Amino acid sequence: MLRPAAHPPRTPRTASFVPLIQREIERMIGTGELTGGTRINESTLALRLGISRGPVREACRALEQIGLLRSELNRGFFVREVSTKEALDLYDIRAGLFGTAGRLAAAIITMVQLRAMAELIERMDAAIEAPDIATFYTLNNEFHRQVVLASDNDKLIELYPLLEAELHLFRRRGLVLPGSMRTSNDEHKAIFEALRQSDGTGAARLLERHILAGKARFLRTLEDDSATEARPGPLDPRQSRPKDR
Amino acid sequence: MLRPAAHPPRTPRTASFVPLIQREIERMIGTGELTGGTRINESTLALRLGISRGPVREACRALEQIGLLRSELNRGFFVREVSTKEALDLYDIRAGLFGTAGRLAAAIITMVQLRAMAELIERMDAAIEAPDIATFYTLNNEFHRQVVLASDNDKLIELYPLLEAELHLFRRRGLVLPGSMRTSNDEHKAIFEALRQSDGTGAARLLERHILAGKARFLRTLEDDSATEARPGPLDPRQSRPKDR
DNA sequence: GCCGGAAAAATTGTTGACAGTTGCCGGTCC
DNA sequence: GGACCGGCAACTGTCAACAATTTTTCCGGC
Repeated sequence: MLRPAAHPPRTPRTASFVPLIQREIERMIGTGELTGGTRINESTLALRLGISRGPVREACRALEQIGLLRSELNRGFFVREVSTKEALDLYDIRAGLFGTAGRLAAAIITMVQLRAMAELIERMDAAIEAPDIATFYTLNNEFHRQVVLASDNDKLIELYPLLEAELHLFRRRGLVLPGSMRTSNDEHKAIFEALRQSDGTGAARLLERHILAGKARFLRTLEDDSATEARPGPLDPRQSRPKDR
Repeated sequence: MLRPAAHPPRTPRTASFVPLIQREIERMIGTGELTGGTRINESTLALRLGISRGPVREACRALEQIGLLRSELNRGFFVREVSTKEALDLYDIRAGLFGTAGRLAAAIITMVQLRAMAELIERMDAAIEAPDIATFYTLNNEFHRQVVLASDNDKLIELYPLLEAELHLFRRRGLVLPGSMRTSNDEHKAIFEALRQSDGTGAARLLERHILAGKARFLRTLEDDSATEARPGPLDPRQSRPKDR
Protein backbone atom coordinates (compact mmCIF):
# COMPACT_ATOMS: atom_id res chain seq x y z
CA MET A 1 0.00 0.00 0.00
CA LEU A 2 1.18 3.44 -0.80
CA ARG A 3 0.70 6.75 0.90
CA PRO A 4 -1.12 9.16 -1.42
CA ALA A 5 1.64 11.76 -1.17
CA ALA A 6 4.14 11.43 1.67
CA HIS A 7 6.00 14.71 1.55
CA PRO A 8 5.12 17.40 -0.92
CA PRO A 9 8.69 18.08 -2.13
CA ARG A 10 7.41 20.92 -4.20
CA THR A 11 9.99 23.04 -5.95
CA PRO A 12 13.46 22.24 -4.53
CA ARG A 13 14.61 20.28 -7.53
CA THR A 14 17.29 18.07 -6.08
CA ALA A 15 16.29 14.80 -7.73
CA SER A 16 14.08 13.66 -10.55
CA PHE A 17 10.93 11.71 -9.83
CA VAL A 18 11.56 9.29 -12.64
CA PRO A 19 14.12 7.00 -10.97
CA LEU A 20 12.04 6.95 -7.82
CA ILE A 21 8.93 5.92 -9.70
CA GLN A 22 10.89 3.39 -11.66
CA ARG A 23 12.20 1.77 -8.52
CA GLU A 24 8.77 1.88 -6.97
CA ILE A 25 7.23 0.01 -9.89
CA GLU A 26 10.10 -2.46 -9.84
CA ARG A 27 9.44 -2.98 -6.16
CA MET A 28 5.75 -3.53 -6.75
CA ILE A 29 6.56 -6.12 -9.37
CA GLY A 30 9.14 -7.73 -7.11
CA THR A 31 6.72 -8.10 -4.24
CA GLY A 32 3.98 -9.41 -6.48
CA GLU A 33 1.86 -6.33 -5.84
CA LEU A 34 1.79 -6.07 -9.61
CA THR A 35 1.58 -9.41 -11.36
CA GLY A 36 2.12 -10.33 -14.97
CA GLY A 37 -0.43 -9.07 -17.44
CA THR A 38 -1.95 -6.31 -15.34
CA ARG A 39 -2.18 -2.85 -16.77
CA ILE A 40 -0.41 0.13 -15.29
CA ASN A 41 -2.96 2.85 -14.81
CA GLU A 42 -0.92 6.00 -15.27
CA SER A 43 -3.42 8.41 -13.78
CA THR A 44 -4.08 6.30 -10.71
CA LEU A 45 -0.41 5.63 -10.09
CA ALA A 46 0.46 9.28 -10.55
CA LEU A 47 -2.28 10.32 -8.19
CA ARG A 48 -1.17 7.80 -5.61
CA LEU A 49 2.41 9.10 -5.80
CA GLY A 50 1.21 12.68 -5.72
CA ILE A 51 2.75 13.65 -9.04
CA SER A 52 1.63 14.01 -12.63
CA ARG A 53 1.58 11.51 -15.44
CA GLY A 54 4.66 12.77 -17.28
CA PRO A 55 7.30 11.25 -15.03
CA VAL A 56 5.24 8.10 -14.65
CA ARG A 57 5.21 7.64 -18.38
CA GLU A 58 8.95 8.19 -18.56
CA ALA A 59 9.55 5.58 -15.88
CA CYS A 60 7.30 3.13 -17.69
CA ARG A 61 9.14 3.75 -20.92
CA ALA A 62 12.40 2.95 -19.16
CA LEU A 63 10.94 -0.21 -17.66
CA GLU A 64 9.73 -1.22 -21.07
CA GLN A 65 13.30 -1.20 -22.32
CA ILE A 66 14.58 -3.43 -19.57
CA GLY A 67 11.78 -5.88 -20.25
CA LEU A 68 9.60 -5.47 -17.18
CA LEU A 69 6.74 -3.74 -19.00
CA ARG A 70 5.39 -3.82 -22.50
CA SER A 71 3.35 -1.15 -24.22
CA GLU A 72 0.29 -1.41 -26.42
CA LEU A 73 -0.79 1.49 -28.57
CA ASN A 74 -3.63 3.46 -27.04
CA ARG A 75 -3.90 0.92 -24.25
CA GLY A 76 -0.85 1.79 -22.21
CA PHE A 77 1.70 -0.25 -20.30
CA PHE A 78 1.30 -3.79 -19.03
CA VAL A 79 3.42 -5.83 -16.70
CA ARG A 80 5.15 -8.29 -18.96
CA GLU A 81 4.53 -11.94 -18.76
CA VAL A 82 7.47 -14.16 -19.54
CA SER A 83 6.64 -17.20 -21.59
CA THR A 84 8.18 -20.59 -21.01
CA LYS A 85 10.31 -20.19 -24.11
CA GLU A 86 11.59 -16.85 -22.89
CA ALA A 87 12.31 -18.20 -19.43
CA LEU A 88 14.35 -21.02 -20.93
CA ASP A 89 16.15 -18.54 -23.19
CA LEU A 90 16.98 -16.48 -20.16
CA TYR A 91 18.47 -19.49 -18.40
CA ASP A 92 20.81 -20.06 -21.33
CA ILE A 93 21.91 -16.45 -21.39
CA ARG A 94 22.45 -16.40 -17.66
CA ALA A 95 24.47 -19.59 -17.91
CA GLY A 96 26.76 -18.03 -20.47
CA LEU A 97 27.16 -14.78 -18.62
CA PHE A 98 27.62 -16.45 -15.29
CA GLY A 99 30.34 -18.60 -16.76
CA THR A 100 32.00 -15.53 -18.17
CA ALA A 101 31.79 -13.86 -14.80
CA GLY A 102 33.54 -16.82 -13.22
CA ARG A 103 36.27 -16.93 -15.83
CA LEU A 104 37.00 -13.27 -15.24
CA ALA A 105 36.68 -13.54 -11.49
CA ALA A 106 39.06 -16.46 -11.18
CA ALA A 107 41.94 -14.34 -12.40
CA ILE A 108 41.44 -11.47 -9.99
CA ILE A 109 39.42 -12.65 -7.03
CA THR A 110 40.72 -11.50 -3.66
CA MET A 111 41.12 -13.35 -0.39
CA VAL A 112 38.46 -11.18 1.18
CA GLN A 113 35.96 -12.11 -1.50
CA LEU A 114 36.81 -15.79 -1.22
CA ARG A 115 36.36 -15.66 2.51
CA ALA A 116 32.94 -14.04 2.09
CA MET A 117 31.92 -16.79 -0.29
CA ALA A 118 33.12 -19.49 2.05
CA GLU A 119 31.03 -17.99 4.78
CA LEU A 120 27.97 -17.91 2.54
CA ILE A 121 28.47 -21.56 1.72
CA GLU A 122 28.70 -22.43 5.39
CA ARG A 123 25.56 -20.53 6.20
CA MET A 124 23.78 -22.25 3.34
CA ASP A 125 24.78 -25.59 4.84
CA ALA A 126 23.25 -24.43 8.08
CA ALA A 127 20.08 -23.34 6.31
CA ILE A 128 19.86 -26.77 4.72
CA GLU A 129 20.11 -28.45 8.11
CA ALA A 130 17.44 -26.25 9.65
CA PRO A 131 15.83 -26.49 7.05
CA ASP A 132 15.16 -22.87 6.22
CA ILE A 133 14.30 -22.47 2.57
CA ALA A 134 13.82 -18.72 2.66
CA THR A 135 17.25 -18.12 4.14
CA PHE A 136 18.83 -20.50 1.69
CA TYR A 137 17.18 -18.64 -1.14
CA THR A 138 18.58 -15.33 0.07
CA LEU A 139 22.07 -16.68 0.66
CA ASN A 140 22.08 -18.40 -2.69
CA ASN A 141 21.22 -15.15 -4.42
CA GLU A 142 23.94 -13.39 -2.50
CA PHE A 143 26.47 -16.02 -3.51
CA HIS A 144 25.63 -15.57 -7.15
CA ARG A 145 25.87 -11.84 -6.77
CA GLN A 146 29.31 -12.18 -5.21
CA VAL A 147 30.57 -14.15 -8.17
CA VAL A 148 29.36 -11.50 -10.58
CA LEU A 149 30.82 -8.73 -8.46
CA ALA A 150 34.17 -10.51 -8.32
CA SER A 151 34.34 -10.37 -12.11
CA ASP A 152 34.87 -6.63 -11.81
CA ASN A 153 33.02 -6.25 -15.09
CA ASP A 154 30.77 -3.26 -14.47
CA LYS A 155 28.60 -3.91 -17.47
CA LEU A 156 28.04 -7.47 -16.37
CA ILE A 157 27.30 -6.35 -12.84
CA GLU A 158 24.63 -4.11 -14.28
CA LEU A 159 23.23 -6.59 -16.77
CA TYR A 160 23.00 -9.79 -14.79
CA PRO A 161 20.44 -8.65 -12.21
CA LEU A 162 18.20 -7.38 -15.00
CA LEU A 163 18.04 -10.84 -16.48
CA GLU A 164 17.21 -12.34 -13.12
CA ALA A 165 14.50 -9.77 -12.56
CA GLU A 166 12.96 -10.62 -15.87
CA LEU A 167 12.94 -14.29 -15.00
CA HIS A 168 10.84 -13.44 -11.99
CA LEU A 169 8.07 -12.39 -14.37
CA PHE A 170 7.51 -15.99 -15.35
CA ARG A 171 3.93 -16.67 -14.62
CA ARG A 172 4.56 -19.17 -11.90
CA ARG A 173 6.92 -17.99 -9.20
CA GLY A 174 8.51 -19.87 -6.35
CA LEU A 175 10.64 -22.27 -8.28
CA VAL A 176 12.82 -23.32 -5.39
CA LEU A 177 12.87 -27.02 -4.91
CA PRO A 178 13.74 -27.97 -1.33
CA GLY A 179 15.28 -31.22 -2.45
CA SER A 180 17.86 -29.55 -4.61
CA MET A 181 19.44 -27.39 -1.94
CA ARG A 182 22.12 -29.87 -1.00
CA THR A 183 23.30 -30.61 -4.52
CA SER A 184 23.14 -26.91 -5.23
CA ASN A 185 25.48 -26.12 -2.38
CA ASP A 186 27.79 -28.93 -3.43
CA GLU A 187 28.06 -27.14 -6.73
CA HIS A 188 28.83 -23.95 -4.87
CA LYS A 189 31.69 -25.67 -3.13
CA ALA A 190 33.17 -26.88 -6.39
CA ILE A 191 32.84 -23.39 -7.82
CA PHE A 192 34.53 -21.94 -4.80
CA GLU A 193 37.38 -24.37 -5.16
CA ALA A 194 37.90 -23.50 -8.81
CA LEU A 195 37.93 -19.81 -8.03
CA ARG A 196 40.33 -20.32 -5.15
CA GLN A 197 42.72 -22.09 -7.48
CA SER A 198 42.32 -19.36 -10.11
CA ASP A 199 41.04 -21.99 -12.52
CA GLY A 200 39.09 -19.76 -14.87
CA THR A 201 38.08 -22.43 -17.35
CA GLY A 202 36.95 -24.77 -14.62
CA ALA A 203 35.00 -22.09 -12.81
CA ALA A 204 33.32 -21.06 -16.05
CA ARG A 205 32.29 -24.64 -16.79
CA LEU A 206 30.99 -25.23 -13.28
CA LEU A 207 29.08 -21.98 -13.13
CA GLU A 208 27.51 -22.59 -16.48
CA ARG A 209 26.43 -26.03 -15.40
CA HIS A 210 25.15 -24.64 -12.14
CA ILE A 211 22.69 -22.43 -13.99
CA LEU A 212 21.84 -25.11 -16.50
CA ALA A 213 21.09 -27.44 -13.60
CA GLY A 214 18.66 -24.79 -12.45
CA LYS A 215 17.19 -24.77 -15.93
CA ALA A 216 16.78 -28.53 -15.81
CA ARG A 217 15.00 -28.32 -12.47
CA PHE A 218 12.83 -25.57 -13.88
CA LEU A 219 11.93 -27.76 -16.82
CA ARG A 220 11.07 -30.63 -14.52
CA THR A 221 8.69 -28.53 -12.47
CA LEU A 222 7.09 -27.42 -15.72
CA GLU A 223 6.52 -30.98 -16.77
CA ASP A 224 5.15 -31.90 -13.36
CA ASP A 225 2.79 -28.97 -13.49
CA SER A 226 1.54 -29.60 -16.98
CA ALA A 227 0.95 -33.20 -16.00
CA THR A 228 -0.94 -32.19 -12.87
CA GLU A 229 -2.78 -29.20 -14.25
CA ALA A 230 -5.24 -29.04 -17.09
CA ARG A 231 -2.43 -29.00 -19.63
CA PRO A 232 -1.82 -25.36 -20.61
CA GLY A 233 -0.47 -26.62 -23.90
CA PRO A 234 3.13 -26.75 -25.08
CA LEU A 235 2.92 -23.66 -27.25
CA ASP A 236 0.27 -21.11 -26.43
CA PRO A 237 0.25 -18.52 -29.22
CA ARG A 238 -1.20 -15.67 -27.14
CA GLN A 239 -2.84 -15.62 -23.81
CA SER A 240 -2.38 -11.98 -22.93
CA ARG A 241 -5.01 -11.14 -20.37
CA PRO A 242 -5.30 -7.46 -19.47
CA LYS A 243 -8.03 -8.00 -16.86
CA ASP A 244 -7.80 -4.61 -15.21
CA ARG A 245 -9.68 -3.06 -12.31
CA MET B 1 19.49 16.80 -41.96
CA LEU B 2 15.90 16.62 -40.91
CA ARG B 3 12.82 18.19 -42.35
CA PRO B 4 11.20 20.49 -39.79
CA ALA B 5 7.89 18.61 -39.93
CA ALA B 6 7.31 16.24 -42.82
CA HIS B 7 3.62 15.55 -42.59
CA PRO B 8 1.41 16.93 -39.89
CA PRO B 9 -0.09 13.58 -38.87
CA ARG B 10 -2.46 15.29 -36.56
CA THR B 11 -5.13 13.19 -34.98
CA PRO B 12 -5.19 9.77 -36.65
CA ARG B 13 -3.47 7.97 -33.80
CA THR B 14 -2.13 4.88 -35.47
CA ALA B 15 1.37 4.90 -34.00
CA SER B 16 3.19 6.53 -31.14
CA PHE B 17 5.90 9.06 -31.80
CA VAL B 18 8.17 7.59 -29.18
CA PRO B 19 9.55 4.62 -31.11
CA LEU B 20 10.06 6.79 -34.14
CA ILE B 21 12.02 9.36 -32.20
CA GLN B 22 13.98 6.62 -30.50
CA ARG B 23 15.02 5.13 -33.79
CA GLU B 24 15.81 8.57 -35.16
CA ILE B 25 18.19 9.31 -32.30
CA GLU B 26 19.73 5.87 -32.64
CA ARG B 27 20.26 6.59 -36.29
CA MET B 28 21.85 9.94 -35.56
CA ILE B 29 24.24 8.28 -33.17
CA GLY B 30 24.93 5.51 -35.64
CA THR B 31 25.84 7.91 -38.42
CA GLY B 32 27.97 10.01 -36.14
CA GLU B 33 25.59 12.95 -36.48
CA LEU B 34 25.55 12.86 -32.70
CA THR B 35 28.86 12.01 -31.14
CA GLY B 36 29.76 10.99 -27.62
CA GLY B 37 29.38 13.65 -24.97
CA THR B 38 27.07 16.00 -26.83
CA ARG B 39 23.89 17.09 -25.18
CA ILE B 40 20.46 16.31 -26.55
CA ASN B 41 18.52 19.54 -26.74
CA GLU B 42 14.96 18.45 -26.16
CA SER B 43 13.30 21.63 -27.40
CA THR B 44 15.38 21.85 -30.56
CA LEU B 45 14.94 18.19 -31.40
CA ALA B 46 11.22 18.35 -30.73
CA LEU B 47 10.90 21.43 -32.89
CA ARG B 48 12.85 19.82 -35.68
CA LEU B 49 10.61 16.77 -35.59
CA GLY B 50 7.51 18.92 -35.38
CA ILE B 51 6.31 17.51 -32.05
CA SER B 52 6.45 18.45 -28.40
CA ARG B 53 9.00 17.60 -25.75
CA GLY B 54 6.99 14.89 -24.01
CA PRO B 55 7.59 12.07 -26.50
CA VAL B 56 11.19 13.18 -26.94
CA ARG B 57 11.81 12.82 -23.24
CA GLU B 58 10.22 9.38 -23.22
CA ALA B 59 12.43 8.28 -26.08
CA CYS B 60 15.51 9.62 -24.31
CA ARG B 61 14.55 7.81 -21.14
CA ALA B 62 14.31 4.59 -23.12
CA LEU B 63 17.67 5.21 -24.72
CA GLU B 64 19.15 5.86 -21.33
CA GLN B 65 18.16 2.36 -20.25
CA ILE B 66 19.81 0.69 -23.20
CA GLY B 67 22.98 2.64 -22.52
CA LEU B 68 23.08 5.04 -25.46
CA LEU B 69 22.31 8.14 -23.40
CA ARG B 70 22.92 9.19 -19.85
CA SER B 71 21.01 11.78 -17.88
CA GLU B 72 22.22 14.50 -15.57
CA LEU B 73 19.87 16.24 -13.21
CA ASN B 74 18.73 19.62 -14.50
CA ARG B 75 21.11 19.32 -17.42
CA GLY B 76 19.29 16.77 -19.55
CA PHE B 77 20.45 13.88 -21.67
CA PHE B 78 23.91 13.36 -23.14
CA VAL B 79 25.16 10.90 -25.68
CA ARG B 80 27.11 8.43 -23.64
CA GLU B 81 30.79 8.03 -23.99
CA VAL B 82 32.12 4.56 -23.44
CA SER B 83 35.35 4.41 -21.52
CA THR B 84 38.15 2.05 -22.33
CA LYS B 85 37.30 -0.07 -19.32
CA GLU B 86 33.69 -0.32 -20.41
CA ALA B 87 34.65 -1.17 -23.96
CA LEU B 88 36.85 -3.98 -22.69
CA ASP B 89 34.08 -5.16 -20.39
CA LEU B 90 31.72 -5.23 -23.33
CA TYR B 91 34.13 -7.38 -25.31
CA ASP B 92 34.17 -9.93 -22.50
CA ILE B 93 30.40 -10.00 -22.31
CA ARG B 94 30.05 -10.29 -26.04
CA ALA B 95 32.56 -13.13 -26.05
CA GLY B 96 30.56 -15.04 -23.49
CA LEU B 97 27.24 -14.45 -25.17
CA PHE B 98 28.57 -15.17 -28.62
CA GLY B 99 29.94 -18.43 -27.37
CA THR B 100 26.59 -19.26 -25.87
CA ALA B 101 24.90 -18.41 -29.14
CA GLY B 102 27.20 -20.81 -30.93
CA ARG B 103 26.66 -23.62 -28.46
CA LEU B 104 22.92 -23.27 -28.88
CA ALA B 105 23.12 -22.83 -32.63
CA ALA B 106 25.25 -25.91 -33.20
CA ALA B 107 22.47 -28.15 -31.96
CA ILE B 108 19.74 -26.77 -34.18
CA ILE B 109 21.29 -24.99 -37.12
CA THR B 110 19.69 -25.74 -40.49
CA MET B 111 21.22 -26.45 -43.83
CA VAL B 112 19.79 -23.20 -45.18
CA GLN B 113 21.49 -21.21 -42.48
CA LEU B 114 24.78 -23.02 -42.99
CA ARG B 115 24.62 -22.33 -46.69
CA ALA B 116 24.01 -18.63 -46.04
CA MET B 117 27.04 -18.52 -43.77
CA ALA B 118 29.21 -20.28 -46.31
CA GLU B 119 28.21 -17.69 -48.86
CA LEU B 120 29.08 -14.87 -46.50
CA ILE B 121 32.48 -16.39 -45.90
CA GLU B 122 33.09 -16.64 -49.63
CA ARG B 123 32.09 -13.05 -50.18
CA MET B 124 34.37 -11.98 -47.35
CA ASP B 125 37.22 -13.76 -49.08
CA ALA B 126 36.40 -11.79 -52.18
CA ALA B 127 36.30 -8.55 -50.19
CA ILE B 128 39.73 -9.37 -48.81
CA GLU B 129 41.11 -9.87 -52.31
CA ALA B 130 39.66 -6.61 -53.61
CA PRO B 131 40.47 -5.28 -50.95
CA ASP B 132 37.18 -3.72 -49.88
CA ILE B 133 37.21 -2.98 -46.18
CA ALA B 134 33.72 -1.49 -46.02
CA THR B 135 32.14 -4.54 -47.60
CA PHE B 136 34.12 -6.86 -45.39
CA TYR B 137 32.90 -4.92 -42.38
CA THR B 138 29.27 -5.30 -43.44
CA LEU B 139 29.60 -8.98 -44.28
CA ASN B 140 31.39 -9.66 -41.03
CA ASN B 141 28.58 -8.04 -39.08
CA GLU B 142 26.06 -10.06 -41.02
CA PHE B 143 27.94 -13.27 -40.28
CA HIS B 144 27.88 -12.54 -36.57
CA ARG B 145 24.21 -11.73 -36.75
CA GLN B 146 23.54 -15.03 -38.49
CA VAL B 147 25.22 -16.95 -35.69
CA VAL B 148 23.11 -15.21 -33.10
CA LEU B 149 19.95 -15.73 -35.13
CA ALA B 150 20.76 -19.41 -35.49
CA SER B 151 20.76 -19.76 -31.71
CA ASP B 152 16.98 -19.24 -31.83
CA ASN B 153 17.28 -17.52 -28.46
CA ASP B 154 14.99 -14.53 -28.83
CA LYS B 155 16.34 -12.80 -25.79
CA LEU B 156 19.88 -13.15 -27.05
CA ILE B 157 18.85 -11.94 -30.48
CA GLU B 158 17.50 -8.85 -28.80
CA LEU B 159 20.36 -8.32 -26.40
CA TYR B 160 23.42 -8.88 -28.54
CA PRO B 161 22.92 -5.97 -30.96
CA LEU B 162 22.44 -3.62 -28.02
CA LEU B 163 25.87 -4.48 -26.72
CA GLU B 164 27.41 -3.92 -30.13
CA ALA B 165 25.67 -0.56 -30.45
CA GLU B 166 27.04 0.49 -27.12
CA LEU B 167 30.53 -0.46 -28.18
CA HIS B 168 30.17 1.96 -31.07
CA LEU B 169 30.04 4.78 -28.55
CA PHE B 170 33.67 4.28 -27.74
CA ARG B 171 35.33 7.61 -28.37
CA ARG B 172 37.41 6.46 -31.27
CA ARG B 173 35.53 4.67 -34.01
CA GLY B 174 36.72 2.71 -36.99
CA LEU B 175 38.51 -0.09 -35.25
CA VAL B 176 38.81 -2.32 -38.27
CA LEU B 177 42.33 -3.30 -38.97
CA PRO B 178 42.84 -4.18 -42.62
CA GLY B 179 45.58 -6.62 -41.77
CA SER B 180 43.35 -8.76 -39.59
CA MET B 181 40.72 -9.52 -42.20
CA ARG B 182 42.32 -12.71 -43.39
CA THR B 183 42.87 -14.26 -39.98
CA SER B 184 39.39 -13.15 -39.04
CA ASN B 185 37.86 -15.00 -41.95
CA ASP B 186 39.97 -18.05 -41.17
CA GLU B 187 38.33 -18.01 -37.78
CA HIS B 188 34.97 -17.77 -39.48
CA LYS B 189 35.76 -20.88 -41.45
CA ALA B 190 36.67 -22.81 -38.31
CA ILE B 191 33.47 -21.63 -36.68
CA PHE B 192 31.46 -22.68 -39.69
CA GLU B 193 33.06 -26.10 -39.59
CA ALA B 194 32.24 -26.57 -35.91
CA LEU B 195 28.65 -25.54 -36.49
CA ARG B 196 28.33 -27.83 -39.47
CA GLN B 197 29.50 -30.75 -37.35
CA SER B 198 27.10 -29.79 -34.58
CA ASP B 199 30.07 -29.40 -32.27
CA GLY B 200 28.56 -27.03 -29.71
CA THR B 201 31.50 -26.94 -27.36
CA GLY B 202 33.96 -26.35 -30.15
CA ALA B 203 31.84 -23.64 -31.73
CA ALA B 204 31.47 -21.94 -28.38
CA ARG B 205 35.20 -21.96 -27.78
CA LEU B 206 35.99 -20.67 -31.27
CA LEU B 207 33.39 -17.92 -31.16
CA GLU B 208 34.56 -16.78 -27.78
CA ARG B 209 38.13 -16.63 -29.01
CA HIS B 210 36.99 -14.84 -32.14
CA ILE B 211 35.62 -11.98 -30.07
CA LEU B 212 38.54 -12.04 -27.68
CA ALA B 213 40.86 -11.77 -30.66
CA GLY B 214 38.94 -8.66 -31.57
CA LYS B 215 39.46 -7.45 -28.02
CA ALA B 216 43.18 -8.05 -28.32
CA ARG B 217 43.35 -6.10 -31.59
CA PHE B 218 41.33 -3.36 -29.95
CA LEU B 219 43.82 -3.25 -27.11
CA ARG B 220 46.73 -3.09 -29.52
CA THR B 221 45.28 -0.10 -31.36
CA LEU B 222 44.77 1.57 -28.00
CA GLU B 223 48.39 1.13 -27.12
CA ASP B 224 49.51 2.38 -30.52
CA ASP B 225 47.31 5.42 -30.20
CA SER B 226 48.41 6.37 -26.74
CA ALA B 227 52.00 6.04 -27.89
CA THR B 228 51.44 8.14 -31.01
CA GLU B 229 49.10 10.77 -29.63
CA ALA B 230 49.84 13.43 -27.08
CA ARG B 231 48.88 11.04 -24.33
CA PRO B 232 45.26 11.87 -23.51
CA GLY B 233 45.89 10.61 -20.00
CA PRO B 234 45.00 7.22 -18.61
CA LEU B 235 42.11 8.40 -16.47
CA ASP B 236 40.41 11.66 -17.32
CA PRO B 237 38.06 12.55 -14.48
CA ARG B 238 35.53 14.52 -16.54
CA GLN B 239 35.72 15.85 -20.00
CA SER B 240 32.02 16.18 -20.70
CA ARG B 241 31.70 18.92 -23.26
CA PRO B 242 28.15 20.09 -23.93
CA LYS B 243 29.17 22.56 -26.63
CA ASP B 244 25.72 22.88 -28.11
CA ARG B 245 24.36 25.15 -30.86
C1' DG C 1 43.27 43.07 -20.36
C1' DC C 2 41.33 39.79 -17.18
C1' DC C 3 38.30 38.47 -13.25
C1' DG C 4 34.03 38.28 -10.50
C1' DG C 5 29.27 38.77 -10.16
C1' DA C 6 24.63 40.13 -11.34
C1' DA C 7 21.12 39.98 -14.82
C1' DA C 8 19.24 37.78 -18.97
C1' DA C 9 18.56 33.90 -21.81
C1' DA C 10 18.12 29.17 -22.45
C1' DT C 11 16.80 24.71 -20.95
C1' DT C 12 15.09 21.21 -17.96
C1' DG C 13 11.49 18.87 -14.83
C1' DT C 14 6.85 18.93 -14.08
C1' DT C 15 2.09 20.06 -14.52
C1' DG C 16 -2.69 20.46 -16.21
C1' DA C 17 -5.51 20.36 -20.26
C1' DC C 18 -7.30 18.51 -24.66
C1' DA C 19 -8.21 15.37 -28.46
C1' DG C 20 -8.58 10.65 -29.90
C1' DT C 21 -9.30 5.62 -28.72
C1' DT C 22 -10.85 1.78 -26.27
C1' DG C 23 -14.13 -0.69 -23.73
C1' DC C 24 -18.57 -1.00 -21.56
C1' DC C 25 -23.52 -0.44 -21.07
C1' DG C 26 -28.06 -0.41 -22.53
C1' DG C 27 -31.39 -0.37 -26.15
C1' DT C 28 -32.94 -2.05 -30.54
C1' DC C 29 -33.74 -5.17 -34.16
C1' DC C 30 -33.77 -9.70 -36.14
C1' DG D 1 -32.49 -15.02 -26.94
C1' DG D 2 -28.66 -13.12 -29.22
C1' DA D 3 -26.19 -9.95 -32.36
C1' DC D 4 -25.65 -5.08 -33.68
C1' DC D 5 -25.25 -0.18 -32.68
C1' DG D 6 -25.00 4.36 -30.48
C1' DG D 7 -23.67 6.82 -26.48
C1' DC D 8 -20.79 7.30 -22.41
C1' DA D 9 -17.04 6.88 -19.20
C1' DA D 10 -12.15 5.92 -18.62
C1' DC D 11 -7.81 6.32 -20.22
C1' DT D 12 -3.89 7.15 -23.30
C1' DG D 13 -0.89 10.18 -26.35
C1' DT D 14 0.35 14.72 -26.99
C1' DC D 15 0.73 19.54 -26.24
C1' DA D 16 1.53 24.10 -24.20
C1' DA D 17 2.69 26.50 -20.10
C1' DC D 18 5.19 27.32 -15.62
C1' DA D 19 8.72 27.27 -12.13
C1' DA D 20 13.46 25.97 -10.98
C1' DT D 21 17.97 25.75 -12.54
C1' DT D 22 21.81 26.08 -15.46
C1' DT D 23 24.42 28.66 -18.83
C1' DT D 24 25.53 32.74 -21.15
C1' DT D 25 26.14 37.60 -21.42
C1' DC D 26 27.34 41.87 -19.90
C1' DC D 27 29.65 45.24 -17.04
C1' DG D 28 32.39 47.46 -13.47
C1' DG D 29 36.67 46.95 -10.86
C1' DC D 30 41.42 45.70 -10.20
